[in-house]
Amino acid sequence: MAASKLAVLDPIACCTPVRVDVLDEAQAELLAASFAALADPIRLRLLSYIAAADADEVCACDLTEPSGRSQPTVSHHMKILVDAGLIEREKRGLWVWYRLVPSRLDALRSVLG
Amino acid sequence: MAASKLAVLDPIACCTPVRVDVLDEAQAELLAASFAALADPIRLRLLSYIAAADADEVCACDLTEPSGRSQPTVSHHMKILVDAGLIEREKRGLWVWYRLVPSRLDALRSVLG
DNA sequence: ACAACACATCGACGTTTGTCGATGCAGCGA
DNA sequence: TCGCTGCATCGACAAACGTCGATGTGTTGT
Repeated sequence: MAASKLAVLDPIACCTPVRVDVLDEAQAELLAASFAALADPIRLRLLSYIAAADADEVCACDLTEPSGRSQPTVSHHMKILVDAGLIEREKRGLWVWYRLVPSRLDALRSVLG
Repeated sequence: MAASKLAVLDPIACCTPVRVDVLDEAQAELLAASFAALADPIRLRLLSYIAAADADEVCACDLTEPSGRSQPTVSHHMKILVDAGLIEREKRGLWVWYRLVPSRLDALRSVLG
């Protein structure tokens, strides 16, 4: 992967539904990277766990057990979600807190429309 | 992969946005398989090529050249899209025709909402 | 300063994926 | 019936991925 961070999609890829124009290679690459972040059941569950939480943020320490994976594996998956821009990471003291980035989910959704 | 065909998503996974409830393992598996079909730039371009076509269907013979991949590779990717239920396949004579399945794109879109 | 803790990174492993050349198979025309 | 054509399948290979134990890093409390 060329860029480890994918904070923002290309504006065009962001807002132009797949159904309208043929994607060029760069747009397709960016979008594919975003969808790849969603292409793992563990990551989808982590995402929905954060999304469904009462608070708008979840501590990393609460993700390991329900996911059924080891701590390094969860950390690995969270990094992928963060790099894809779907989730924000904030460290406060010893703990790390994760928040959704709704605009990114909206952007991906609009691509499918 | 257990099931080679994924014609229809679980109704629950289909219509319940990720943001509302925590996905169970089965739902996450199905959704991840769908997103995995979108997690490749070649497949995204094939999809958008069909979506952007004037007619509502496209001949397989018109997909090889613009994709820049070999005929077996394109066939491989199209099978993945068809198995994911995103595209329909119909053979007429020597040629194969592909059509979008808009309801499946809508379903995936609603999951992100 | 030191020990304890939460999380990230590393190294290694088996599995899955994308790719293509070679080959197989079905449908068409002569 | 026979050869041609369009697409699928096979076999092989390199690259990418998911996973975990071991280890590193930074922060807190004593």
